[in-house]
Amino acid sequence: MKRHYRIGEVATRTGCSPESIRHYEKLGLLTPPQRGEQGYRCYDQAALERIGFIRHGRSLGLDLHSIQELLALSDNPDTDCTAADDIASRHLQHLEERIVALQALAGELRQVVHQCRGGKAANCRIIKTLYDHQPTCSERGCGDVKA
Amino acid sequence: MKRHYRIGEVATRTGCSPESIRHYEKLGLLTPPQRGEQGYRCYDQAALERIGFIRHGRSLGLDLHSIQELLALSDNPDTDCTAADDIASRHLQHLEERIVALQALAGELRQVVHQCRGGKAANCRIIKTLYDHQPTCSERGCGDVKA
DNA sequence: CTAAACCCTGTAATCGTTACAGGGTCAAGC
DNA sequence: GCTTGACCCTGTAACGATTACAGGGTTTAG
Repeated sequence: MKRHYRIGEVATRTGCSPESIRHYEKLGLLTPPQRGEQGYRCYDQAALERIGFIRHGRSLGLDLHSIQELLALSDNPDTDCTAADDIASRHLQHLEERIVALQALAGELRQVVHQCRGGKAANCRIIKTLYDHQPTCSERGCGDVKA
Repeated sequence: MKRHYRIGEVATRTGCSPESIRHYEKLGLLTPPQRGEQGYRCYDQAALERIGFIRHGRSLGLDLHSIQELLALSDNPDTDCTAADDIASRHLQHLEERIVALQALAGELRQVVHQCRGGKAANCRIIKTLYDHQPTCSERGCGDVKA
């Protein structure tokens, strides 16, 4: 079992690019690791797990700020972890709202797709719909959705 | 019926901020409008409709590049509009994939939420799960999802 | 005559990641 | 020895769309 990993090996083991790892360090999610040999970053097992934690959080769609809060809780095991539940709950709710919004968008798109095959732009249903001045979705108050 | 609108009025009428309108102009989605009085931008009805087109596209989650392509089709009414259908279809497929991914994320989150009420961080189910080194979702190859 | 409400331009911030530029170090192969 | 390639370092800029400034000018209402 190896003790020390340079950033490239950490990258392949965690599926996290070296750039991202350095980025996390700059943001304070990772404490600067020891430097060995020629000033190369030298990570230990704990750092690997911490990066895994971050990647798992990211794969769940959490932003780095939330992950940082979760890591802070993890670093202080005596803390009340209600905050962790709040973060996860808030994010879950956010996801559910996004899903509903995206489904509305998809529904609206399905109504216009495949309606203009082979025609001229002048008669294109899609283009006409976009010029329509009140989109159904924003009537419902969906607003802009990153998609 | 008014003929000319300054950027602020266009903003309130279209729900598009003045900054965004100037941004669209810089990107070439809007042709630079005439300037009146003290060099203020002076929009006509056609420009209003064009901005409405862009906003509707954005509210559907289309990116500005796709919207620009759609506007180009609209500007050339004799063009074959298959490209419009392609853009809409591609985007719809993209949305559907995103929905599936987000649903997977939400499902994974639901399994950990409300599992640590009132406890200490040391025993927090959420934090423990994040340290778990193989998230179910990335096993399935979902990868990172903007959420 | 002054304060608020507009408008202008240009630049920088946001978020997370990637891609550079410009440099150093090391190992293998010729 | 000397080159090539694979690493590593730092710092900066790009991506996309929007927002927020700074620093300036004009008009209008009080």
